[in-house]
Amino acid sequence: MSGRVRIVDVASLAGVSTATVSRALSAPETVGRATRDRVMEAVRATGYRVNGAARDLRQQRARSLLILAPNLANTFFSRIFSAIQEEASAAGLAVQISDSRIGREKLVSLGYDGRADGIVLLDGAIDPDVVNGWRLPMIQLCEWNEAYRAPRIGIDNAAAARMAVEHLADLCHRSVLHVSGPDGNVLAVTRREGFSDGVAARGIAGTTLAGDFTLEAGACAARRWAELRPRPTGVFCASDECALGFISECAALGFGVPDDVSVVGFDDIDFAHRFLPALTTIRQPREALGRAAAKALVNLLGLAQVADPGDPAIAPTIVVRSSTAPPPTDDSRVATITLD
Amino acid sequence: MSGRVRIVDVASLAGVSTATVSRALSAPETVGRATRDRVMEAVRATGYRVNGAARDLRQQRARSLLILAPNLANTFFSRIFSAIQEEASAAGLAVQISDSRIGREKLVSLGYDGRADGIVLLDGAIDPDVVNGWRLPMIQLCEWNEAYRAPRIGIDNAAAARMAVEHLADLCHRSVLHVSGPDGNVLAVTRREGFSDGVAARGIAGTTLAGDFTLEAGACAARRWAELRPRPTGVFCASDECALGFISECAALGFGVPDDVSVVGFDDIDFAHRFLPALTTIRQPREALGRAAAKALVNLLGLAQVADPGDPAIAPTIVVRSSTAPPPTDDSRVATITLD
DNA sequence: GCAGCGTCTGGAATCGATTACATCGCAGGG
DNA sequence: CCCTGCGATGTAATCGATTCCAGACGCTGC
Repeated sequence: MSGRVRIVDVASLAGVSTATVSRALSAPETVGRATRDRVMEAVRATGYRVNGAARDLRQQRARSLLILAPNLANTFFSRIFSAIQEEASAAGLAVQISDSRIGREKLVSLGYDGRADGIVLLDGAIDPDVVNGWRLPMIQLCEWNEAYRAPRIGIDNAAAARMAVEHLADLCHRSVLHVSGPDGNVLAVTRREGFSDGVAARGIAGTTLAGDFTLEAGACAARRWAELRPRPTGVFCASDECALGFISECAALGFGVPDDVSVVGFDDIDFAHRFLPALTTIRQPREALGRAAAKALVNLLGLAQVADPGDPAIAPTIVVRSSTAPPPTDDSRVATITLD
Repeated sequence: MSGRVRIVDVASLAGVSTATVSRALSAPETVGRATRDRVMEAVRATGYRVNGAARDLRQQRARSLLILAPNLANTFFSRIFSAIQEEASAAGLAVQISDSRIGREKLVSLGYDGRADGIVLLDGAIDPDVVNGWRLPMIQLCEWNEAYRAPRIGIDNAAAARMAVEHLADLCHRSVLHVSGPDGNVLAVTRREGFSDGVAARGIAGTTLAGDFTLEAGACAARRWAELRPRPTGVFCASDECALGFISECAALGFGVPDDVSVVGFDDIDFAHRFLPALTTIRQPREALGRAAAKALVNLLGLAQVADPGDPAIAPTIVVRSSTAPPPTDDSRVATITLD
């Protein structure tokens, strides 16, 4: 006995009206004790579950939030999704996910079909007209776009990049390479700016190669790096994936990390501390980020009792491991240092 | 002009009834040419989008499928989610995700609230009463449970494990270790069985250590392995994560892979081919698996025109890379071989 | 000229809940 | 004793689409 039980079935079994059943379930204190017990018993007996579509239609909300990410296959998002879903679930919300590259028409519909109450945007490259056309509460997470009319949550990417440069400079590297993300990407641009600022501040030489955050981009950058003269002794990759690709290809080319070159990553993905060598990297607290975004969205939806101020805990930190060390001390380098 | 446009607004602007607007949108061929054009123009002018909740209620379906996974933070699922979402999107379905450990009550609701038309189950450890209580089309993917009344899609885990053993045996390893998943898990159990079978078939020595698929489990297993006498020269880990943890800890203990010990993983995650050494592993075609599951579910929902037979392409393969090699030829081993 | 048929369109029921408003009974104050 | 007020409950409107059914219209063929 289940599946197609409606509220009228419960009502007739309990000998009350549907209004009373509805109230007994959603506002128990407004229903008399005896009646409530009778209703609850009928609910149990029939196995009744409210029909979401009917409730959503009547209440004009979907009890659901939508996550839009530029590539669901990217493992970087896993922990963020997990955190968002936990928070959402706690607030009684379901979680819908979609790749943001499903095509303009479908994308527009997603924000319009009334099946999500709010959106977590992990993509800063969607057409702003589409995004601003949605009349839903939104939060930008990690990536962002100035044109979107929505609050942002994320780390200070420029500061994070500067930390990486600082670290390499502190180890006495005088020439560093940045393997960045693609030109159009805000994260890539901001981290590159931070890199440039850091390099300028420390008076060291900085070079940039554009990549796209992937393993292959890192490997490709390693081959380019090997041909540079003089070769930078420190490398800052815009993502851990990229850094691992770089290190892996270095090994194939006969270079050791950190003996021949120091490498700093970005993100602190799960594997970073188990890579060989363990990767020095900028930690993005992904779980905290996801949680903060979900909380902020729940707040915007007016579902939270307590409004908490912006979480100050979302700061990037550098995690120093074994992929960075002082630069190799070959003759030319010693000579250079002596000249200073 | 948008957001709160209803079908009646479009109808009155176009000077037709709501029935006609509805038909013009969902079955254009049943509406006269002139009328259809007028309706479409009104749709454009008003920016009308159908209300999903209303349509779902009337049609008694949600145009949405639910993915249930035991841990959304597990990066293994990323590619699967991505593939499922692609197929679902192509079939006009939204994708909802949930961690399957959200608590029994919430879990029961998920399958009952009418907001999903079908479920992709990636968890074989949910209470069968809950799962079988759902009256929705379901597909079990990767993990499974005999008690669930739902078709399964996944690789042959026992055969896959045997392939790993074969590979090690072919390299002349005579004593191999299996770092398995946790006891209750079907994947762990099946792979362990395959391991045992393989070992027996080749007449070599096999030992098993229970882990839980994680990096740390692999690292822990490495420490245990180092204390074994004699030490197995080949290791088959039940997941790539575990294998990477094992190799990483081996390095910390002063053992080299594959010089001192050969390691085979399972899954072929993205990093496997870039790890140092590149990991020999059993490839699970995750994208194909996700795609097949989504297609099968779409078929069950009766949304597909063509029913395609079970995809035979979903077979595990072994990808041989650099983490496996013949066993080290120390004296004791040479002696043993000589005795054969 | 008319029956018969096919095409297009509109009226109204329907999906299943929530909720504004009305009603009823009873307790307490004037 | 009547009236007010309040708590508990029922009646019916409502959310916004889809779809059954029937009617209008134009043609064809006899």
